[in-house]
Amino acid sequence: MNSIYPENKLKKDFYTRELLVVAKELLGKIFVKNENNTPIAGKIVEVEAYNGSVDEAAHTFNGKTKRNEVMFREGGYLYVYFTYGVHYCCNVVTGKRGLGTAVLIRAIEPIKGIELMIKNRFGRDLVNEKEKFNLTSGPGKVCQTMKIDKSYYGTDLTEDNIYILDAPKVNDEKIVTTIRIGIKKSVGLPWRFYIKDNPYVSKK
DNA sequence: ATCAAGATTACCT
DNA sequence: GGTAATCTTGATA
Repeated sequence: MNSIYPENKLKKDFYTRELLVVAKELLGKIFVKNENNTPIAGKIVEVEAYNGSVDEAAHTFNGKTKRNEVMFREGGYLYVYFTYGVHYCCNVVTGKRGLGTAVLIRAIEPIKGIELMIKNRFGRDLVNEKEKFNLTSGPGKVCQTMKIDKSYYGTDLTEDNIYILDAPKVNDEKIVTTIRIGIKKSVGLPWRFYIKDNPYVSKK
């Protein structure tokens, strides 16, 4: 078997629930990509929620376009976008069809396939211990280490290429809630969630 | 056809 | 703390 622990894969009904419920519950879960028989996996430690019906920062706020089409599907798909001419970022689509809600995966803690992650991101070995925490501490970095680009747009997370494994729910007292990073609209919404004290979180 | 903005990162002072 | 890099998309004409 090429994939790891596929029997624990999250199913459709996990993703089709309400955005903020899914966002918080994604913390602690294991994000997995299988490629060329080499699984890459990391624990999700930081996320942000986006909701096009009330949130001006969401890519779906102004209605459906070719770019955001997958975000309007029902939960359980991967929404990948390209930004600043440089980086890809990936999101987990949530909720019912037509809502335009998704969770941005902002940081993971490497668990499996770490050698390949280092190669994908730096093209060389780590130069020091500190650099390890720069591997996946940001949404662009996550996509670079996992080699996720536009070709994964719309990936069905209930299939075998990219999926998320179940794991124990992170205790509420270990979840920090803040406003989101890097946006200029709807800045006050407290929709960023991360695992307290985890060294892979992008910013305090 | 043109144009401005962007859910970021790395590198500089 | 400031900013360059770099290009796709969506809006406007």
